[in-house]
Amino acid sequence: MKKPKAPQPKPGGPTQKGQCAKRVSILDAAAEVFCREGFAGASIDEIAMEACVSRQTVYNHYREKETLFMAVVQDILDRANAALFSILATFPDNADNLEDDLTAFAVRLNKNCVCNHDGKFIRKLVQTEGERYPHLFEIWRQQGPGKIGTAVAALFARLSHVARLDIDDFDLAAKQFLALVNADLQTNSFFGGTPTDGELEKSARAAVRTFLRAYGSPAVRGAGDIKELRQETA
Amino acid sequence: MKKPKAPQPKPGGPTQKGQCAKRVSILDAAAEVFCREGFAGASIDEIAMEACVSRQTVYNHYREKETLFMAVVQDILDRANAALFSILATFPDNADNLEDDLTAFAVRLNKNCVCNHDGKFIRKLVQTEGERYPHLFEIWRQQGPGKIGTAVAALFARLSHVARLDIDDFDLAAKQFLALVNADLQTNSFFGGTPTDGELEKSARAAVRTFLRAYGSPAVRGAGDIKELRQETA
DNA sequence: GTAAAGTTAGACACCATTGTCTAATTCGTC
DNA sequence: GACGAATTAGACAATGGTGTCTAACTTTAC
Repeated sequence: MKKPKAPQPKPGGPTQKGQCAKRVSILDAAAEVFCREGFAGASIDEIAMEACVSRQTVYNHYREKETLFMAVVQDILDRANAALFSILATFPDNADNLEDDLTAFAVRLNKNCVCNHDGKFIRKLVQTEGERYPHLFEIWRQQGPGKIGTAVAALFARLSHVARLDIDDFDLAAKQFLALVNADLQTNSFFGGTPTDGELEKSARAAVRTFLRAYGSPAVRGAGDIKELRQETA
Repeated sequence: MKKPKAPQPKPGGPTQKGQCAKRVSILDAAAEVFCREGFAGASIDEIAMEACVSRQTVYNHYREKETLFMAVVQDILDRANAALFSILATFPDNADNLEDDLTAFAVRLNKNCVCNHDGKFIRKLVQTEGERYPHLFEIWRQQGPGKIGTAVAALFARLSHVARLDIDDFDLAAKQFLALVNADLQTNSFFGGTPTDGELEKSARAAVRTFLRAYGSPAVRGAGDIKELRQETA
């Protein structure tokens, strides 16, 4: 007598790559285990157990360990990419309040791309296994979060047309913006736990303020000694 | 007939923890292999081979794999710490040219702490094995590069007394400074290769310029629209 | 030279893992 | 209910790792 641990999938089986429940269950479990244990430390048995699936089923869907690993990477990259573009699409066309808009943008970026499950996973996997599979570096740059820099640079170029930013080098500004946005997280929460919403918001606002002090054109520079300078002027 | 692959050490043996040649040879090799393969993927045989030492000798010096791993971590941390303090000590007391001084500081920091062998190793090891050994997070924060933030904050506090910086929150400014300094490296060279001296210098200068545009007090803010503002004032 | 300590290659037991195979079972469709 | 495809548990050989042990060898100190 066998106990069915999970509802069985529709027939059609492992040959169709699409939306089989077991398939995604395996992918998710594999991501978890690969990320926790590294490629070498992850065992297929552990993955199968965590996916509530037999080892043979894992081998039915993914010929061998390496195939499974690559599928995990591609899956996470696809999701991360989708998240990135959905976030970029929601940036308001006419940014009335640049500080608030950028802050909200930074928070969403961190929450859904950088600090979330997928973001941490893909970064850790690339760092951990990149030396063994240099291919990972390439696809990370071309398909993965490596694209965020370019995307943000394009956003800044668009924004600068409405004359609220004073930027010479958009690529550099984008890199620095992203670096500032992650400044807090790197030293504090990146290695250990997950930052709370409050921490995300707070560190994003601090980053945006500093960014705007450096790059905001005078019209939107609200804070600090610039204001005083202006008052001196009057 | 046995072939001596390496000169034999002075007697006294593995019991004295100090400066035995085999000991450091093992430590170096272990660091390399652990970092390349991860804890699970690293094999003692491989480490022994790379250290030109027999497996038994490895076990003589370090009781088991985990002992060796921890010794590697501690060794790298010690070196990284020494490097950090030596760099901090060389910062000029009366910074005449803040931009140049900070740039040189940032370059040395990256070259000798963050982007060098040890810096990459310790970061990768903590990221890779931190989940298995949460202890690593702690010592990284307390003894390792986690201290850089505090140290730089103290440096800024000292500098601000000579009235060349306009900083509210020294810790935040330090984090942001470090983030800016690494902005380029993270997106470009961190995962793949090692940045050249030219890249280091260039990205450090760009970072310092942005930092000073945000945090420099008016007296040293040389660039951009601030100057224009001042001229408006005159 | 001798003794003591360290080092070495190799054998060894033990264990975990990969990937294959088989026979039994379950599920959805007809 | 019957069929086909997927799934399952378990056995299995092969491989490679850990950590121990031994006997021989090398080096330094005395």
